[in-house]
Amino acid sequence: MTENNADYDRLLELRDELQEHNYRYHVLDAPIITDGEFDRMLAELRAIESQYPEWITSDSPSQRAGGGISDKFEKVTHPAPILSLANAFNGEDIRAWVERISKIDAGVLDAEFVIEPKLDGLTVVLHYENGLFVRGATRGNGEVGEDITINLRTIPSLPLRIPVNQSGPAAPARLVVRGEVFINLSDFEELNRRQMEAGEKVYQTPRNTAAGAVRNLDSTVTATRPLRLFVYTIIDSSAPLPTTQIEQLELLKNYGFPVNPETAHSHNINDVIQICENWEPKRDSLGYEIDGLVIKINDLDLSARLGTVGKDPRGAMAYKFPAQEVSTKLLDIGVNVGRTGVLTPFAILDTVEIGGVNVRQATLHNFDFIKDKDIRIGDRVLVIRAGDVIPYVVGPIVEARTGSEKVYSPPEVCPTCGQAVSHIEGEVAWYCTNSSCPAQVVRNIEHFVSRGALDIEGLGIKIVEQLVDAGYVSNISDLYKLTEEQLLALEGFAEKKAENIVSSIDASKEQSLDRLIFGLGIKGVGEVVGASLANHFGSLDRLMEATQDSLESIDGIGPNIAAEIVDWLSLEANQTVLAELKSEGMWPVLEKADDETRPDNLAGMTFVVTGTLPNFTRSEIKKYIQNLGGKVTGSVSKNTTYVLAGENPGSKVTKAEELGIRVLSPEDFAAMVDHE
DNA sequence: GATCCTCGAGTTCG
DNA sequence: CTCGAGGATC
Repeated sequence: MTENNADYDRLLELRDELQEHNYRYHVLDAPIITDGEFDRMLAELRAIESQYPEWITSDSPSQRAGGGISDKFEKVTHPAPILSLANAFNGEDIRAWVERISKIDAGVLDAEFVIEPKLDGLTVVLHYENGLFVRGATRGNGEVGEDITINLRTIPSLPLRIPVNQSGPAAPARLVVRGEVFINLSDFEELNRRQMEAGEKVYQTPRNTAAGAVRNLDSTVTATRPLRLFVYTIIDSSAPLPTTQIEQLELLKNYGFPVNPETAHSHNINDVIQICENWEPKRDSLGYEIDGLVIKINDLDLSARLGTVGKDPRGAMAYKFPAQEVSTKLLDIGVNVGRTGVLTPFAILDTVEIGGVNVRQATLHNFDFIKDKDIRIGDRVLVIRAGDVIPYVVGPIVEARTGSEKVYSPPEVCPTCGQAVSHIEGEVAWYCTNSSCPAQVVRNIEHFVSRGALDIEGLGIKIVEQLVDAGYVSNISDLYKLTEEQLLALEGFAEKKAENIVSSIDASKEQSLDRLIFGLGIKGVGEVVGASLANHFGSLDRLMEATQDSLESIDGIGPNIAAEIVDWLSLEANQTVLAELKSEGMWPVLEKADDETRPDNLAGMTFVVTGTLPNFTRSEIKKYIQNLGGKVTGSVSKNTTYVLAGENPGSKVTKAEELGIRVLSPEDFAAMVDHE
């Protein structure tokens, strides 16, 4: 038995030493022995363990190699909900947040804030009982995650037992922490190099690779992935919790958890904003991907008192870096049918987060765009959020092709009505020419009721579709024949809603002639041309008598648009619609503007507006400038007099600076209007 | 005929 | 915001 005891003592010694060296190597990044020595010690431990399998414990360093294949992961209910965070995209958002919460609790006014990098990885929840790592789970839906304990055990920096060394504080009976699993960029490249050499598939992003590894059913595969961990929150503990986030991080570090050293803190909100805004250049030198920063109130009691809004705690905020290029997989290409019958292809993407929103779709503009860029289904494509709002596919990443991508061919029939599509020589667009194509009918009515046209409140896409499906409406004049009884028969309609819709349709009879002309949906006739037609003809009766020549004489209308208008008016179906509008009393005539009293402070000036203005919406400011005799256009050119720039202005400001055009702030503009 | 400008049309997510 | 295309201008 003495030999037996000696073996056991050696085993305990090896376990402790290996744990310490592992910690020094993977957490402190300061090894004191060589890899060879480590491997020899590990081999010795394994030898003893194979002789006495009953001595193997779950926290033995030998257990990091993985082993055992699961067929599924068990569900784990988290001890407390794993919360998400509200997003801020700029300094103003941060300021607004602090202002908001300081009204709830004045303690915020002199609170300290802690800033931590927000890793682009996977959230995990780790459970320790009497210092032993017993369970690890994915975030899941925030309430219930999946048990991935055997995979997490393979992560070298994850402590299997805390405290990792004797100098650490004693472990509480129960401790649950939250952390993030991720892969370093250099490790990721190295992994891909190995994969390529072995003729295996190459991974796309560190994040997706980490996600896949952590949920791999074979933990020996997980063990070969260079996963790392940072821990940042105690979710539950049987011991009293620290009172500040800084102390919490310190405690986690002392237990032996890997804790991100890149933190900052400040009492001054201006400094916090400065730190956030200055962080981006530093981003590339971190060695791992982050998608922003997390700002937390240091005082954890104060933070808890502030409570939550939905699933977002009020005491913390995610500061997201500005939109950037992201790559994702193009799963398929879909086709929309527009109001005019134009077929527009759009990308169906593997959902990807860009600038804080999940993007699933992006326009591909037209079929030539797909062909010119050689975009194939299955390609990895580069996606950016243009103007910070609309996702835009830049092009394929040709180097990432595997050979299984499929060249896309445009549809030969309309995806909605099945009729053959047509194409006009020299034009890019392909059309569905079936004027009773359901997609076109719906889109046309949508356009008619939209804000810029007749602005019929309560009628959205959904309800328009419902009305068309029910057979109540097949063109714009049918709207005026709708009755409350008809609407009540539809799903989701009660008296109030039916009443509101009928009355707002009725109210639209008071709308102006230019809006009605625009609403008709004649190709080439938008807001501007609609307004010039209204001004020129004064009524629909006179517009109906318009000829090619009389139309071409109007400024802004050439032979093409004139022909479109003449064609539209000559169609019998359209004549019927107009006749019905007239008999329903939807027949506005031009109200002569009172030129005498109209101010013209801004006469002769052309404005371009960009960004968000404090006191106006886009259409309000447009109207305001026009009422003062000014012109508003969409793009900056040398004809532009001023560019009016609000909050978060777009590229128009740069363009204006290039052309030497004066850029006005909202204050400049207000002063100018006041003065003149 | 070339070039610049403006307009129209379609567009994402929550 | 983007792109295409029509219109105006030289």
